[in-house]
Amino acid sequence: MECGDCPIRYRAVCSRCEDSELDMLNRIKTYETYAAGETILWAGDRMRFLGSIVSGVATLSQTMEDGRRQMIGLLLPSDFVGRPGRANSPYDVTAVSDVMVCRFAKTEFEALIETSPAISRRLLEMTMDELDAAREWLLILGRKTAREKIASFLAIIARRQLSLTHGGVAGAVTFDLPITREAMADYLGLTLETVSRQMSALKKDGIIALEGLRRVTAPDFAALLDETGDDADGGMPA
Amino acid sequence: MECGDCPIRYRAVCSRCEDSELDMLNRIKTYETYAAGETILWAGDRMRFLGSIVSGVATLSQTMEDGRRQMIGLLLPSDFVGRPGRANSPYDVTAVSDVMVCRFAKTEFEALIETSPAISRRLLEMTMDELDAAREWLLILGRKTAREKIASFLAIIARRQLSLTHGGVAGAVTFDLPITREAMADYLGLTLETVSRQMSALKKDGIIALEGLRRVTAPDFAALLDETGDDADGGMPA
DNA sequence: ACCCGGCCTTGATCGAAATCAACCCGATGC
DNA sequence: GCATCGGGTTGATTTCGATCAAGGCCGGGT
Repeated sequence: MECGDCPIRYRAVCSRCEDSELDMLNRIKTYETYAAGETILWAGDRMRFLGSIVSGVATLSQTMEDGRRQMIGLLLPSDFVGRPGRANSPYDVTAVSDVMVCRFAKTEFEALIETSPAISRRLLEMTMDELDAAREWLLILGRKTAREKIASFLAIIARRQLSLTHGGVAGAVTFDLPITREAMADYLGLTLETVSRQMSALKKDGIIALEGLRRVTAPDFAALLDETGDDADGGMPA
Repeated sequence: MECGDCPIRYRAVCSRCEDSELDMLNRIKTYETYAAGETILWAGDRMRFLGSIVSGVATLSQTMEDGRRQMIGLLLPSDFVGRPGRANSPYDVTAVSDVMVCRFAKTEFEALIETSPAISRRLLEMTMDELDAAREWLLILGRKTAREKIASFLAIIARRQLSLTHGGVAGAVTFDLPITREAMADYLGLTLETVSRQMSALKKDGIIALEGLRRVTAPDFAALLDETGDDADGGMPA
């Protein structure tokens, strides 16, 4: 059985589901669209839905009273939104571009989790991936220089976009920045001026080339990775 | 049925388990102790076990080639260690004090997850809590001043210690710092000198009092919370 | 065509935290 | 007793990124 007409075919929540589970998911889903700039959910709002991004880009962020803002996550198509078992959103969720979300009614979805081990295991995997990403971010925010932060961000974006199409990455790569300089700053714990300066510096040093404001080419991806300050391999031996 | 002789009674992994599941956990568990300062697991090491902290304090950290270090988590009794479904540890795990761990053989534990919805749901909950903690940390690292970072750290430590004994928190609170100034610095993305200076500053301002190096009293916990830069309530309305 | 506003870049200056350096204190060993 | 050592504090100076400020680019509306 297919996953109905859901464009992402429930990849996010249900890559291993059985027919009956897919049936159930089909029954409780709805689609909703949000315009660029629209706030999907304010921190503290009651969450009535969980779901996944079908198209577009959204951000998770926290804001302090005085306006200082920290992005907590970047949501691309297939990413999951919301936390089962929690009544209110701990973060602001904002549509950066026009966004379509495939939503599941929260109560029903939670009931489904109770009875479907496949869904809860998949959810556990996804949550652990997010945890790893958040922890990688901790190193970036806590210990990296502005230049290293920018390089790390570009590398992460490049990998996320390219993994959707190619597998490995080498040589020259081209990708699009999904967000403005200001949003990058909020992501990296910098100001937009510093982001701009470091982008210019990387350009001057030939690490990246810009085509318009959003399209980035790294003629030598390895050189970009060098600038991140991470281990050469980034993976584990043996 | 009781959880056997496990001092923490599997609270971490199995607060809602059935007898048969507890039985199974009992069969695959072993205890292991580590001396203060000992590295329990290096980043990249093969993980043969998962488990939870029974006593003592351990840290999760990542280190860059040039020695810059970022702590990624602080493990206190009842915290879970390891990630099912992953072969190698992504972080260094280090015993800060003498530590006892209740370990489960990884393969067997993973098999148990497949068949036991209670365990995987509990694991999902714990992972989501860790994710929330990591995201709270992102705001601290990305946007807070040194003083706010220290105050936030103290407030978090106080809450974690006191929640084990009392429920709510108000008025004067006293608690112990589980780690050195240097480790605090690695946690907060600061240097140890800055940590020391800010601790002194908070002391001079009467926000905290020190008794020896490790024992901290906040005469007015609300005043300490004020210094964190967070919202007054910290929670959600309604 | 024009203006306007959002987004970005670049320059000058400032300030918070890093760095470099000296010293303190308590525990441990001889 | 004294030396030593790890952990902590405090001071002087430097530096990186924030802040303040001006101007450029581009697309959309009229």
